[in-house]
Amino acid sequence: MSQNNLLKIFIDNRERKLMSIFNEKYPHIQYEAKQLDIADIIVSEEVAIERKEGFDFVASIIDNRLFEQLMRLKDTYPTPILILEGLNDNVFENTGMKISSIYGALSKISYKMGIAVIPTRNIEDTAIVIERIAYREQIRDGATILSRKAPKTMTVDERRTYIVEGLVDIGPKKAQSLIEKYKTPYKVLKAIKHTEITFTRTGNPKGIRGPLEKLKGISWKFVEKNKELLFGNIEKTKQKRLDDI
Amino acid sequence: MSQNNLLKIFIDNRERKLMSIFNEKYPHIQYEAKQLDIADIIVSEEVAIERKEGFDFVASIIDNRLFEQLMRLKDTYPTPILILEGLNDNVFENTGMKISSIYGALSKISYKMGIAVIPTRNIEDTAIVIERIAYREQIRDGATILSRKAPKTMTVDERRTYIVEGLVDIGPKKAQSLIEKYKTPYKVLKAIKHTEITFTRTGNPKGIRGPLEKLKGISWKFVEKNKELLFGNIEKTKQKRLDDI
DNA sequence: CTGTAATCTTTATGA
DNA sequence: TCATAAAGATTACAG
Repeated sequence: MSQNNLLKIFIDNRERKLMSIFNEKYPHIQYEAKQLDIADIIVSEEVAIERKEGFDFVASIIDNRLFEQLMRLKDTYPTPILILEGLNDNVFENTGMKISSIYGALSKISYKMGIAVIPTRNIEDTAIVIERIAYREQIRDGATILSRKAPKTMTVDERRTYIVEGLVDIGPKKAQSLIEKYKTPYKVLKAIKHTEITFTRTGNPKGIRGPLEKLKGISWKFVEKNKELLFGNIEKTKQKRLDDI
Repeated sequence: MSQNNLLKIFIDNRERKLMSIFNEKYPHIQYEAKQLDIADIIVSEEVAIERKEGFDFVASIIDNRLFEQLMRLKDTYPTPILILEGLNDNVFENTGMKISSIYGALSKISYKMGIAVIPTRNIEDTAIVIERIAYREQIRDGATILSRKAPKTMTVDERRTYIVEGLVDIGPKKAQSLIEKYKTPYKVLKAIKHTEITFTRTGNPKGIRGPLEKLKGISWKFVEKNKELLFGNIEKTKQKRLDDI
């Protein structure tokens, strides 16, 4: 399953059960138990994990421990993670807290505070998650770019469309209409290259002139973004983010 | 519990059950059902939700639907959310997928892709979560700044690599080395165009001559397949399958 | 997503 | 130099 490469992590003293699972099933994980103040598990300089079992999750919302803890976690590590364990059917009943309040808190944590929430069914699953994260961070690290692999059984036209789909602001629809019109990806790129943006007298972009002029759903914004992307001729920036273009 | 202020959301046509729950229990939610291509529920310009029931979650990992969908969600909305529903004890069994793969996927989505994951026990809980999010977005803190950490969009280089990955016989590795050398997708295509296949005296393909000559991992097979694909100049066939090339 | 099988590239070797 | 084999990478596919 896993490489024989060792993974090194820190675990808080109290996480005994977790340690015994690692001992038993994950010999390639070399953990160091110590008193951790802000997290339960530390995977790297960047990534730290807080683990909360279902009932304790609710309890810690009630006595306000949770948000404090998570706030500190977030302040200390760039990538804070909350593993929420054992979300079974009755864990929220008789907690003295309204379900809607619990989910309100959970929503806030997840999408407002920007803490990555990972649900697991039980502590064994939690161990798996920790192992996977450690593996990702420590071994596979920065490697894999997002790989989108196409089924090999595509027809040529399908695959041509697929290539064109890589462009900015384009989905299957526009991609297909471009391939239908220009047949090959190369010609599509040439068409984009030879399309110019027109401006108003005050210097604001107005429209486009050239090959793509008459195509539905293609306008100056598309041309601008993709010329930069494909030919890099509008700007000089190196690692600029697409949003800023 | 709820305000008398109305909440307005869009729901995809197929989410019938959700609608009936809203009808029944949340009269203050005014939903509009329509065909949504990218999300299941749209809460605001910024916030869109994909809902996945446990088993379908796994199924969509297997057939690669999930990552495509989430990628698009993330590209379209600044705050993409995945509601993971019904994570009960047996939902991962007999799916034909290893548990570690499932949690690997979940981890990637949550902490690498930066998509907010919110687990719920069932569809009723899901309705609660949606209500809470809509309430937060539309009433509680309306248009406030999201304290959420910057959604990590692709850098230009990543996206360029991504375009090039559409080629045949190419994965992240070769794609990246091509972009590193040629900077832009267009130049990569030009380099392919200007690379010729050389033959031995006996007529067997031997290697390549031209721009790509010195690149590791690129040889005549790659050039042959992609010239056909990109420029359509080797053959005349129309709907040929790539396998036969 | 993960692990394995299939495919492709490169290096080595001998004719 | 060419052809073939083995070794090493990378990509495709199944679960």
